[in-house]
Amino acid sequence: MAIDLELAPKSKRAAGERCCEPVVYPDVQREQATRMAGVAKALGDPIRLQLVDVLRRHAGKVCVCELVPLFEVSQPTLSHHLAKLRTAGIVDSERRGLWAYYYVRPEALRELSAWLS
Amino acid sequence: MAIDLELAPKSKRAAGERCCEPVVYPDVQREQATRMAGVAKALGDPIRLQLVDVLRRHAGKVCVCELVPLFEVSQPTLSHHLAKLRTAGIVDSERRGLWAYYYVRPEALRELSAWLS
DNA sequence: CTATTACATTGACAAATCTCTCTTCAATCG
DNA sequence: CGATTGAAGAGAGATTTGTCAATGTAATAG
Repeated sequence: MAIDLELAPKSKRAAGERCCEPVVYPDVQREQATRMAGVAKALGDPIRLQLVDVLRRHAGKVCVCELVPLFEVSQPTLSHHLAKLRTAGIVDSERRGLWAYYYVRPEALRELSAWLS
Repeated sequence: MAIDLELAPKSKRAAGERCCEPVVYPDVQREQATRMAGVAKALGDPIRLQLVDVLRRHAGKVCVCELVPLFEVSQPTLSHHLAKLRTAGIVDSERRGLWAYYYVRPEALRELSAWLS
């Protein structure tokens, strides 16, 4: 998966020569890398990672008001983190009356997970 | 893995009552979350993710001079990204003469990978 | 209708990021 | 030695991020 090119390990430099010849950049995989990096970036904050963890381990949907007391940040800050996860496609939410229930979209993590393992 | 607490889905609000009672925060898993978030954050850039991809798929060690032409950024910028990956523990490097060879430390990705799958 | 409650949005600000150019360092060649 | 080369470091600038207080919005209770 991802980039595909030959990179021969260097052993010796010929006198006066450049170390490496330019290599073609396989633009094909850039999209995929950008997509996965986006997911990784969204997970790149302890609070957001724990949010995803809680939501995943609860399989069902979890009310925001139950998430807020788990973290030592204000409610708007948590809302901001949830929005970030939503933008990244990792979670989605559903409003029921006053409450907003969040849940993980497992397929969003699949590509990164597969690449990592 | 990670956070451990009960979160009962809410269905109705009792008059005049708060939505949720405070819940104990299991500080135990914070370290782990921080660790994994650190790794995810380091992977949260398309260039760095592709760097890791190239290095992983080459199993061996890859010279920086072979990496630079793969990306449309300057050599110091790439060096900065490699340093970031090194700080996160994802890669390590080895100097041989003029060249610096980078390689992935697979164990650094293991925890996050396991959590994701 | 009015008050309250759950959640999101806005605006602000410090800190971190990503990128560059310029410079430095270390190793090799001649 | 002096010149050259691969790679890292030091600023600097623009953008993004994480956080909060204050406000806005929609729904429910009374």
